[in-house]
Amino acid sequence: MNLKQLAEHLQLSPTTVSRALNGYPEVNEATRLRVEAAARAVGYSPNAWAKGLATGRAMAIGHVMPVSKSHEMVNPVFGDFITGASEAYLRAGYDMQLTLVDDEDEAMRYRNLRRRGLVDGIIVHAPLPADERIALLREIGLPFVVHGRASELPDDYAWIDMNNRRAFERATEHLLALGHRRIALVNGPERQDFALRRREGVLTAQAAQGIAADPALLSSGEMTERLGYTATREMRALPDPPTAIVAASMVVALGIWRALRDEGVTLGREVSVVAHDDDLGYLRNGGDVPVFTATRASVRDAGRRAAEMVLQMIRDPSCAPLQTLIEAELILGQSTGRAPS
Amino acid sequence: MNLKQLAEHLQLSPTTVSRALNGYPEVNEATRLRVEAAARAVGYSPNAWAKGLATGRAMAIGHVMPVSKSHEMVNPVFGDFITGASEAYLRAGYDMQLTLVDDEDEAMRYRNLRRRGLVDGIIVHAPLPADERIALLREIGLPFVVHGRASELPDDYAWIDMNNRRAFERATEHLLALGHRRIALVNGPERQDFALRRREGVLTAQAAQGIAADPALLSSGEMTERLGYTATREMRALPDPPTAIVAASMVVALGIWRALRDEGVTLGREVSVVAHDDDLGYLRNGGDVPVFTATRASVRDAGRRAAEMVLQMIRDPSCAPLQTLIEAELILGQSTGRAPS
DNA sequence: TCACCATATCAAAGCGCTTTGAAGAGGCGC
DNA sequence: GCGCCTCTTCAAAGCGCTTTGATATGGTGA
Repeated sequence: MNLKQLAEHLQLSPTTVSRALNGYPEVNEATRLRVEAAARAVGYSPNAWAKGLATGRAMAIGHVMPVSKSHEMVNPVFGDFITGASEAYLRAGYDMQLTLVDDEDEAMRYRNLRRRGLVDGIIVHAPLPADERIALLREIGLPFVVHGRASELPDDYAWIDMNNRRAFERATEHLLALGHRRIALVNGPERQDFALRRREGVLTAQAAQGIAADPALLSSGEMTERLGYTATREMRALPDPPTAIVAASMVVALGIWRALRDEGVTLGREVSVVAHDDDLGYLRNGGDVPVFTATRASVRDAGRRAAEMVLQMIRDPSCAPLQTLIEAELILGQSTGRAPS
Repeated sequence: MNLKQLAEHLQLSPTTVSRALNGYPEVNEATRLRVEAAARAVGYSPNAWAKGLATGRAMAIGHVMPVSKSHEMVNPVFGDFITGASEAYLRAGYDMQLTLVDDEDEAMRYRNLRRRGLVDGIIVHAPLPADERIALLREIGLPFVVHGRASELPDDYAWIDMNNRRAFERATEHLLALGHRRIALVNGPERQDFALRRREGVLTAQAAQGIAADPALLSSGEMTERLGYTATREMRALPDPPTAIVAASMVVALGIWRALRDEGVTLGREVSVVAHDDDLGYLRNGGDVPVFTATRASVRDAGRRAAEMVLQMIRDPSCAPLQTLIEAELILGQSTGRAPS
């Protein structure tokens, strides 16, 4: 059933029916009610393609996720992020369009998204420090919000980001306050911007106490359980092993824990661990006393807010780029304690 | 730049340009090359909305994910699944449309998806044993593939599923062969179909050896790390605790492991564990000798195949419902050993 | 009574593409 | 030179909606 048929059925013109359903003022209230009732009764919804063609609005937001052959891991955080985003879209009547692209043809895909008119806005995931997509998207002229930042670029685009540097600085400060002096970092992939910021945070806190960075205590890679495990094994085999480790994610922390366990070391006594906790649904680090001391920020919440930002920018295209910085909270758990003397 | 402008620029009619770009035979090869070159040069891609309206095809597949308030966890498997699916879509030129819905208005959303014409096919996630969506989608008349099955319904729809029952039966048989007699299951939520099948598999294997099910050894819930932990703590406190545990996922297995560590128990000696491993990117259970003995089946691969199935059904709507059963492999790791005597 | 205005409805154009049916351009045999 | 056929190209209609500008209707004040 299309608009024309519905109009005939109602003995009205398509114009009036369209206006009635879209809430225009120039239609009689009684007529509107009649139209709405009929639409509901016959189960009418407007054809999205026709509507998109006529209005030029897609009523959809694109999420573009780079998945290269070299780091083909799917971000475990992604599921939570889009769940949050979809809450916002649902409320606003927007759809969500997901595109996973190889790095190589990413530029082309963005251009296509625009030219084909499929989306009104874009959320950019996993930015690099000098991410080319930001210039590209600006040139393309589609509203976009970056989840994360590109540190090497001028700060004049819209983004939402957790304060990675500050969070990891605080985590390190906490360990320093407990007397630790050999503090390791098992970081995410350091071509990613967030990982660089985290590393900076750890180093800044140490430098403030006059502690020089030891490259042997800095590890990075895809944030898998295995990374945590192998990095910890290697570091603990050093002549002067770390007494504390900062972990880039809960999954990594689990690997660290496994390595320590293999060694017969107790978490929070011989070795302390602070993890970053994205508050994922399936890996909650909760309870009265969480297992891990952690810097926590909900990625789902970030998704919701990112979506709201992009919707806002679509509503008001002339507004300055929105920027949201989320502070992580530092929650104390069982995995940290005074440095062994 | 639209088709008309491109046609003018080429001194051709829109008809010819359209045909040239869409590979119709009735256009001169020289003309086609000229058109293609021009299209590339000016960066033309057809407007998706106009194309959709004209062809009636959306060139998009919808993934609908139920996210209720009661079990609001995002499936950690989802990310890998859609990564696999998007590989297939990319090749076929399809887009992916993601919808997360509350259980309540799910039916309405499916109907809308159809009426609005946004998608040509649907992938259904997380089916229940008597899932109403299957009848609904059939009535709606949109090609669909279920990831999983609805055991209580007639088996006449398209699905792709891992052989949950057989996998968990094999896992249990393995433990039985090692001499275990007290075998526990930490299962996923048993309103979900896959969880019921898994439980069946465990019970079948035990029954074949004349072992009756002990309700105290059957636990289920959202598949979190915490579930594994608490279930294990409780079971191990029983007068006659289990010597082996089958885990519904790697994340759950990590929780089980944590509980056993707390107890000072060594994995694979006092207590054996077999996990189901979805082969997720961030939780690889690999290496020469994996940590966990596991039933393994790649969920990413399932996503890719599900996508191919739905595309096939769109190509040939009259074909019988495709059904794909994936067998998990049983890989031996360090987490299983002979039952303590 | 008439002009005037606000209100409620409509006809028709247009969004950018595909596709049907028609027509122009050559090549061939007679 | 004519008719016929094949190979290319084209004009125009149509997909289902929104939106502009016009039209009918009834109420008001002069």
